[in-house]
Amino acid sequence: MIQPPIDFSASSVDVARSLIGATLLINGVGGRIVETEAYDHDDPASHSFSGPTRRNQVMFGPPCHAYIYRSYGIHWCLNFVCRPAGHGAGVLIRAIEPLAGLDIMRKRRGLSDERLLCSGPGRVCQALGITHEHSGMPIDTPPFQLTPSSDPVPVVTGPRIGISKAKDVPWRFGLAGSPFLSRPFR
DNA sequence: TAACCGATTAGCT
DNA sequence: GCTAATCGGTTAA
Repeated sequence: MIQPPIDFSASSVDVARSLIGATLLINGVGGRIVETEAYDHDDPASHSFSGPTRRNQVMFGPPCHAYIYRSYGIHWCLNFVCRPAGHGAGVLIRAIEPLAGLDIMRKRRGLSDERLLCSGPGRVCQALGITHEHSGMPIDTPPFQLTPSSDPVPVVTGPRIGISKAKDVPWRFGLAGSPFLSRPFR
């Protein structure tokens, strides 16, 4: 089976699953997406749950755009907006398998261990050079480049990480057996 | 205007 | 496994 192009007007859960195995590059730096999480409008764990605000307004904009927020006052986290404009759904990119621009990523992260370059949402943004300045930009045009997987990939699911509400919903997706996950699936 | 707190990470035990 | 670091957004008054 060949995975179809990613349809960002689909639900965030469908998009999160179909993004596993896709290749994401920013200015030629990046790799294969191995871990994602889905967030939806009627989801208590989502930033969009309480309606549009200054921070989350991008989530209510057109699909296929980047929503980037600061986490714990320290890190940047990258999301892809889903569904028709105004819905408020997104997919968090949690981990990437580094494939392109390794030297640049090592320099940005101050590390040499490949497995620690992009294994976490904050690490992904640091390695790929993503900041709030990228928020609201379309992710299917430069400097972004998103390529769906041409081969089928085994996807595993589980509960989302680091949230206090809706902990039991299995909306975390990962590439089975990947050593680049932020945490293993059980 | 003040208080509260989080879709995390790195470093230490 | 546990915790400090760190600060803008959200909420309540």
